[in-house]
Amino acid sequence: METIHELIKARRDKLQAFRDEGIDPYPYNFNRTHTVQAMLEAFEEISEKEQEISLAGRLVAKRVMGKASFAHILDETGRIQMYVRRDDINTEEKPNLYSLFKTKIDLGDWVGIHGTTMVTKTGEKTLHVNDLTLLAKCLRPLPVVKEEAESGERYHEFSDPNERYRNRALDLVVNPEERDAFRTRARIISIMRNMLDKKGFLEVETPVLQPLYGGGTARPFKTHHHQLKKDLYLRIADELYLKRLIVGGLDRVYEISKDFRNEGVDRTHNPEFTMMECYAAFEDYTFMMELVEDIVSSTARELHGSYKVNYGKHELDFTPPWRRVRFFDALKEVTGEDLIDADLQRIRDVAKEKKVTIEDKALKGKALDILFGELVEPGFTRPTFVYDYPIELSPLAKMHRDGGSKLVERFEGFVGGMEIANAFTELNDPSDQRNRFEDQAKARAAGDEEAMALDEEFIAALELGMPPTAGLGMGVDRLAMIMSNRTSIRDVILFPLLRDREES
RNA sequence: GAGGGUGUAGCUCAGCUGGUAGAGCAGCGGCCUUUUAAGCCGAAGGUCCCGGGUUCGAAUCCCGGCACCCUCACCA
Repeated sequence: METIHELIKARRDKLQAFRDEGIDPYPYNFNRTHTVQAMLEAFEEISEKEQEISLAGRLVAKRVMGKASFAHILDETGRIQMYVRRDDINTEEKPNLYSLFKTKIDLGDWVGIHGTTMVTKTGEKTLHVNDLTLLAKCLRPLPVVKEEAESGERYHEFSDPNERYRNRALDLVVNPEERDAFRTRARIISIMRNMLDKKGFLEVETPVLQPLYGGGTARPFKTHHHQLKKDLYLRIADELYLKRLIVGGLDRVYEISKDFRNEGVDRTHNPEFTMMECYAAFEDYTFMMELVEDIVSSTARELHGSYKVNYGKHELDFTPPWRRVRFFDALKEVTGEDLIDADLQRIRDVAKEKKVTIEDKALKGKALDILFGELVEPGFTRPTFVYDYPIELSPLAKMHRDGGSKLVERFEGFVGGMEIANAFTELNDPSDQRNRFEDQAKARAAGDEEAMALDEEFIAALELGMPPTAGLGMGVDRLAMIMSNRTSIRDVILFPLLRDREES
């Protein structure tokens, strides 16, 4: 009898009860004078003047004691207690208001309240209500979270992650601390944007729908334009378009945008995710290393007041300069072997010795990548730059100025075991770029499905001449995870991609 | 992808070696004009994730599936 449908029906009946009283349960506006935070900050002054103020929020606790009640409302800035007495709020115009409050207002309803301040005998700042307005009815039962005033210990939490991610609106109502991750995320983007603007970068927008995807190694999403009868891809990176702008003479550009990769979903990967990419003419990768340090450490300081940030069990210290280690030096530390001149067979031997399996079809670049990912990357909890990568792994990066033909000027930034930045001195020699694309074609022929496709139009743009340029990509979601101390990317993406709900 | 765990009322969970389903909160009725996890009394509320199997009998045991979580791997 008392199923979810019954609970909803009971609330609909209460909604009707307001209409029967001639009260519109969905009014058009409400004149709020204070947020909860503003009220608490000005509490002394409001109390002294016996000023009447108005608050609005969602009812999150209700304790009826006959002819008087206590309740709490929650607005965007916090929770506040309200005190309602029958003899205070019933008037000639609204003779039944207290009874409506007592029996027809439910947890979850939006209410506007009007009254004066008071302090209860336990010392809690409270609004002594003399008028109350229903602003919108909550027609579905709300999971009730109870919190002990002293200890802050919580009971009966709405904590099933699956339900939380599927019903984010409810999650944000019931678990208001989850809002903080999104505030942090917004702050990060704002800080990033301010810094780039100040440094003379121009914010631009490049196509999401692309005839040929590129700039990264990943499987794309494919779609179709009907009028043009043309297959299109959702971008996996912004890189090749942003470089065209450098060719065009926009010396410093950046874009903060969604990229889409048709790959695995786990706690650090969502198929659509937010990337910041920026390019600076006349600079090289050392410039970008400092820019990453600058952006991330400033973010830490502005959000946490310190370069030291707690992330899970670790304290991450973002004080510049970060640890820097060359790719092959990092490998050497773990394997005891300098593999910089090694051929594929020697790399395989070392892998075998370290019990790392490398599939038979892998070429040298892939083999190094697996070895590095297996043995070295897990150790990068504290902020670390790995730099000077093998050429096979980086088809868009410029050959190292003194590394012979084996290395490129590239670095990746790792924090908390995650890659958060990837940058290089950009390859701007069109014929070298063509060779690299051809090597990618060989890797693809050898079975590497993620190898890049040859983009003739991009090479044509390079042939117009691209000045020396540094480029950077930063994972905004992962930075948000670190700065908000969340271990799942789903906690910093409002509506993460989920499997279909099970039908039953 | 591999291993482990979980799935029972709107929410959080209990339910032993198989005997036919329980608590708290929310909701409903009643009492209560300074409570705060308010309290007290009363009555309700179930596709025990889904599908098979074993059994006289399955929430419980077995098999298969689905979802989520954790660890590891992969995917910059």
